[in-house]
Amino acid sequence: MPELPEVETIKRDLSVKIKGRKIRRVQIKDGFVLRTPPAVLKKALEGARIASIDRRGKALMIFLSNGRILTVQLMMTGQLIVDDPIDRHTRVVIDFDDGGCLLYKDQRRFGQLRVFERLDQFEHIRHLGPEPLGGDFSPSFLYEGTRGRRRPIKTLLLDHTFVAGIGNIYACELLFRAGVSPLRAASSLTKAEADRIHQETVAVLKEAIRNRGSSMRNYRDASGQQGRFKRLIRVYARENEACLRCRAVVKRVIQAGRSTFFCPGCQK
DNA sequence: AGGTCGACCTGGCAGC
DNA sequence: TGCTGCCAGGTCGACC
Repeated sequence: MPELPEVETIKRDLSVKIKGRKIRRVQIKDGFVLRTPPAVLKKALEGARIASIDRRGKALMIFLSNGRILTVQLMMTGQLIVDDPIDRHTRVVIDFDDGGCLLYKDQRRFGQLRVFERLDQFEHIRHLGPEPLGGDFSPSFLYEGTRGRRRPIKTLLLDHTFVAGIGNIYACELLFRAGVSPLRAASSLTKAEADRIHQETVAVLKEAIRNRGSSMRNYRDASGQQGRFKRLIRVYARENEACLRCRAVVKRVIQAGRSTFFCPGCQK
């Protein structure tokens, strides 16, 4: 899926493109992605206006004028695209009364759409750790959070109950920039190393947002365009290539079932 | 309790 | 060409 920078880009795009528009009807092309009964979802959306859009971790929340909330988790291949042609991956069509539409597309159908009456009913976000670009994610929070944790620092950063929104690409990238091996036990980090990880987490996410995210495969923004951050990626998906910093060979290992890319030469 | 591993799906690509 | 196996920005429940 899109990680935090990609979801943030979609949130900002949607805030411009669909805020205030009135929903005329909802077409369910494939109910598989719905975690709310189709009739309930249609009843909540049809006739309502888009009031605002927010993000928590990788989850999007679309607030409606009637107080209901449509939540969207894009998972690996979900897309929210405005005024785009319907194709075979289009699962939900939200038609506006001005003739435009918002499409939910999802090749792999891992994504999930729900409707709530109150946000506190959205179980998922209750378990999320702090936003990495918010004030609660401080250098001391990160350092204290690593104490007594023997798991590798990379899997800790991917754990959204620890910190929200960091996915596989940015976990690899920020550890590369911080010069810390993803294999290191979290508890083994020094204060200086934890500080560097905190600094690079914030820097890489902000830089990715400025560049409208990374498109490795499926990610598209709300206009269907790719993100520009891919060309700024330094280690992810570069197995067996020369490290851009020290020319050592970039390695790929599996951690918690996911590919990790790192440079054994300059990540200690 | 903390941490890892499948399963959930579809499709593109490399190798034979 | 066509098959097989591997891989993919996430998340959760089952298991050790």
